Amino acid sequence: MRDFMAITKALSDPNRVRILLALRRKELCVCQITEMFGFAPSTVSKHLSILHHAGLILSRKSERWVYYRLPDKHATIAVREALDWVHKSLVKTDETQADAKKLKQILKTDLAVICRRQKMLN
Amino acid sequence: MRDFMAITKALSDPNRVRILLALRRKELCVCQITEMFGFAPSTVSKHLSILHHAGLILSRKSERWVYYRLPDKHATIAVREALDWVHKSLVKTDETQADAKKLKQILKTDLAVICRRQKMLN
DNA sequence: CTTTTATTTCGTCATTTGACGAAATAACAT
DNA sequence: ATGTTATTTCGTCAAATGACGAAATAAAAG
Repeated sequence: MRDFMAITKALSDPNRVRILLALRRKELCVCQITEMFGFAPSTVSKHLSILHHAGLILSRKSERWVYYRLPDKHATIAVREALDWVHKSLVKTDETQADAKKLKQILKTDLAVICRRQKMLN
Repeated sequence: MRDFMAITKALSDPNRVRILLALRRKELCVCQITEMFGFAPSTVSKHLSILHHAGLILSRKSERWVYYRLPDKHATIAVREALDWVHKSLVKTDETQADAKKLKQILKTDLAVICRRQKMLN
């Protein structure tokens, strides 16, 4: 029950759901997600930690960045079914399409450039 | 997205999830659920209205009582998958078993008696 | 070794949530 | 018609949530 509620609570915020959908194609680092949503990095980091704590995403560190991705076969059944459910319910929606489009633009830009740009805004 | 978030928000409270599990065998009226959880009737009613608004339960009125039940085939795919997921993830847990046991006791008692008993507590 | 950089943690604040009791509602029983 | 009864709605309150910026952390770059 504990684990299950961690998942439902994680899914109860629309921005976290959008993050999950954004990760379905490719792993992303924090600054890419930050760029995508326009939130403060600390806000995005918190969302990611909630998703991670629920087992809905995995992380790895490489060079200067922390990358988050969807889990593979090793995930719990509950987690896998949750992710399938999210995916199936929302892939076709306009909002998801729009996010995918925006993400495509972001992926064209070099990571270092994105991070530098964000630094500028402070 | 709207509809989907209504579902995930409904599922983000453990007591609402417990209500869904309690309904899997048999429809229940508000006072039976109230008896089961020990909450104020108004609290239970609010939970039920959130579940209902998300499409996760249906209601019907008969005699003096309002009965809530799980939806049939007519429900959205998202709703059906959500309910399957909840069921599959939690049926076997101790907490669900304990709730089922308590519910069994409540179902032995006549509805009118349960309601009268609750009236006494005020 | 020091500086820079990406991310996380912490404290704060406004908003939402979940609980309650009191009052309103709507339908049945008398 | 009137009173009773089960449920819902409303207002209130404490606790949880989601946003932010500032400060801490940890690792790469210089």
